[in-house]
Amino acid sequence: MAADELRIAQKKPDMALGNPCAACSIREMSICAVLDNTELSRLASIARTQTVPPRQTIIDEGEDAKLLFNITSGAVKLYKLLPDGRRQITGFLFEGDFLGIALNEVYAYSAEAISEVTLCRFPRNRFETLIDEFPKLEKQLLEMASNELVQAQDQMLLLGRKTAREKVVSFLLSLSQRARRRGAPPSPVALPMSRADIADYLGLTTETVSRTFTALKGSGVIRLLPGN
Amino acid sequence: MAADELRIAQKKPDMALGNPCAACSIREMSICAVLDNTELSRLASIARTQTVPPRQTIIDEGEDAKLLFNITSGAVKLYKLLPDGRRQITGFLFEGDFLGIALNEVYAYSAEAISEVTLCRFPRNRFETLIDEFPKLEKQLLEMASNELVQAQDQMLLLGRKTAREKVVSFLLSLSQRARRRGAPPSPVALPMSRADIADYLGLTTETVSRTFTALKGSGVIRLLPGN
DNA sequence: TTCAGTCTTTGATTTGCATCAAAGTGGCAC
DNA sequence: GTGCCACTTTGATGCAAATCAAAGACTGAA
Repeated sequence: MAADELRIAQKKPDMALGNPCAACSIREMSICAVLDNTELSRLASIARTQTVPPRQTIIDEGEDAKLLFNITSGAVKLYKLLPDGRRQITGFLFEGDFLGIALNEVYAYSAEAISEVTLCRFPRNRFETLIDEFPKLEKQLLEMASNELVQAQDQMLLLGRKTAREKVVSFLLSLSQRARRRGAPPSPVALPMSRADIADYLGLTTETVSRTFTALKGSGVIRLLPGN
Repeated sequence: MAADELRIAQKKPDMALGNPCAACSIREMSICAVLDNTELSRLASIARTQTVPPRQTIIDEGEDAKLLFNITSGAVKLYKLLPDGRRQITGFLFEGDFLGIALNEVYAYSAEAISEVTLCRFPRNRFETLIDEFPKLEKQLLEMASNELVQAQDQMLLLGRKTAREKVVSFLLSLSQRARRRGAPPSPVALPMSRADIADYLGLTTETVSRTFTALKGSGVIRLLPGN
């Protein structure tokens, strides 16, 4: 049961013996890539792993930003809501992605697990102490923030100026490129998120996303594998 | 003549004597706010001031990112283009804003002066040397990048999920808040950019922006002062 | 296997904004 | 002042995507 996993995972200390981070499967594609083994063990000492079942909220917009996360597996959606319920998904996170770069005192968006997610959790204040100790960690954060900003600008271009078809194609291509960067095959692309999630990410409705997929399939641009 | 000003400004060294930055009018609202006088004079030694006439391009998307800028007066628009000419303005910069946070080797967007702009220009490589020397400069950059990321997410929500009327109102409110943060009165709001610029920022057309202004005026929500 | 609930697809219709078109409006060079 | 040019506003029409509606398709529980 998901709730049990969560409880157990939280109790288990990472620092049991040696350095669990050293063997971490996402080490090289995450923020940890810039740290050597000694530094990594310092990071490990403030980290706790956690397993989150699908649909569970990880952070809530507006809450005190006390925790930062590294996604070690699974898929996460980040979103903002308008008071009347309209939703904009601002990004999807996958293994190796860092959750919590853009925050001041308070989370600027909510995050929810799409699939079952495992993550590495850091108290923000202790993480910031480490930042001060390891300047290259800060450099890496700045570089990651830069990259996210560039991505965000691309997404603005998409949301403001692209047609439904262009939006869907851009989305599929960007998923493909990210998969490649994670060392996964660029095709076929996995779509762990629902049509509604894709719609809220692209500024469309579920129906338009579905129709666009159908049209792309019809014109032979894509093929949908069973399960998507 | 604008071109003359530009030439003269570039020739004039900032470091003539003393420290020009110390008396800079935007010092406290710019990235320089975190530096003391000694550090500031180091920054001044790599800076050159420059005046840019309206409509002149400051940076071009895709070019080598060799320079960073601090806007000391005037208004700048940042934008991305699609191959067919569709344009998305990703942001407006005013005095005190920093231009060039989100860059890797290459500019991710173009920047153009809206009004006459004065700015402080830094070679990127020498600026990065200073970053290494002054960790608080890097911390400040990270914080600025965080803030920009939060703004970018708000803009995604606007572009993806708000109506034309909501977009225009949000835009005016955000200009007002930024003016306040710069120490200017929050109302009336100055609109140095054209209707077309506003449209390309909000994902609308010029006509829709104009109609929306007219409607807001009609319902008494705003008043247009001469010159806007 | 069946049923309920959820997600996706397809269809019919509406609509907000874009597009096309033309008439103001204002700044500035002369 | 006068005329030009670029920008803005207003009007008429069109259309891409939203909305409304309902029929599949899939999933997991009993």
